Amino acid sequence: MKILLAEDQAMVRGALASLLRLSSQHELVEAADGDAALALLKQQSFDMLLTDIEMPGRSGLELAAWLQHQQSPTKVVIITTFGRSGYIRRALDCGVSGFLLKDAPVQDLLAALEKVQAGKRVIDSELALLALGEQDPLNDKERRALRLAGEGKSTAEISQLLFIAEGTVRNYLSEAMSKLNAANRIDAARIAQQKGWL
Amino acid sequence: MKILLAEDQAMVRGALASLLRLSSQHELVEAADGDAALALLKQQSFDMLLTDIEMPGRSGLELAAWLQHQQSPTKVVIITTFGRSGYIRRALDCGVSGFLLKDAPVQDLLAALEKVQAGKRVIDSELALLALGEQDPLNDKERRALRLAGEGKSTAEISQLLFIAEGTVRNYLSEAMSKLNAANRIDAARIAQQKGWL
DNA sequence: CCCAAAACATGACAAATGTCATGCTCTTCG
DNA sequence: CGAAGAGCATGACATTTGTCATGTTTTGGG
Repeated sequence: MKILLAEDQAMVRGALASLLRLSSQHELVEAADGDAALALLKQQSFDMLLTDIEMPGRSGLELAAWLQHQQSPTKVVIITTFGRSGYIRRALDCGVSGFLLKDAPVQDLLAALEKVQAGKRVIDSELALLALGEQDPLNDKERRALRLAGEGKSTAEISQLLFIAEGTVRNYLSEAMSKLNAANRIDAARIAQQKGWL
Repeated sequence: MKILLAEDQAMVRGALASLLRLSSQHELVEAADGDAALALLKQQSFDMLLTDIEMPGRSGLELAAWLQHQQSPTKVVIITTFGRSGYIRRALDCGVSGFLLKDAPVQDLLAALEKVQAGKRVIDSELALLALGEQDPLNDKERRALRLAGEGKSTAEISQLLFIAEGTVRNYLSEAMSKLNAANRIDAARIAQQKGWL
């Protein structure tokens, strides 16, 4: 099996590559960021893409979406950091075959690769529970306002960008804050981003 | 040589361990968090501690400080994520022998271990430049106020905790914001934390 | 010792933020 | 149809926040 490993932190990537080369006889190619991975995906065909979500250039989710759009048979397995459980829904929408935490032991990774290869889907149970437990409570307007607020934009700027009154902006942000149990708009933005809801 | 590897993300830890076991003949022990690492350090003697900074329980810097305080001969090598360059000064104060980025290739890690074993100090050059370029502009009072603000505490709460007037708290935070080019207190807290200045 | 500079501290003020009561439109269900 | 309710939008209001001018204490030279 031919696997593409996309992960930006060189040390982590190198270590994982070494591990995978050691414990399996698959062919392994490495990519240092999302764009490099995409280029490789266009160029060659892989049986599996093993990718981080947060990378410079394209995110792992974008890669998965692209593959899905291409109707590529390449299976996608996402590895991500704990706490970004909000990504899981979007990942499933992109048709990924696996979703694992970097907190899981390496055996889980190896086992997951086996299962995915056999056509199964593997979702880390801890993560699945979290994802079911909390889902994105924000509506579209709130999300857009919150995203801008998170970028440091003021109420006035946001109101202009969204073509609504300042009061309305404050209203949306207030809603979002209350839904996210945040102390203020920026706190709310941070929480939402951390969950992958922005 | 007997090495203790402290890193909380199991997958990363497992992969690094596998790599190190493969590429060297050193004895390697793993710890899943700062507290476990400390317990092992108390119990056995190691030639080297290879540790992440941000971990549950004790941080890698705390481990380094403890070893320094014990006048232990154990060498410390820190591996950390890019962007937390602010940690480097504190790390040097704790007498660490090496400071590497997870962005560096694994060869760098192996090379660094060699050098440190030979008694040298290894600081990632990229990181060293960054650290020299920007140093923590916050003074102690500002840092303490900012830390509390980052936890979502209000001005009133902070003023009580620090035994100063609310106006003074706002003053410190305002100073910090201006020094960090932040739009508001929470933004400032985020920036400082990201640089490792909190 | 004495002065100047730095660090520390304060409250007045203006601006920004968050809350709330209210009104409007559109769907949906009896 | 008509009532109920969800979603969207607004501005008045009180609170919180950030800025600034100012005063006090500490520190380090001369």
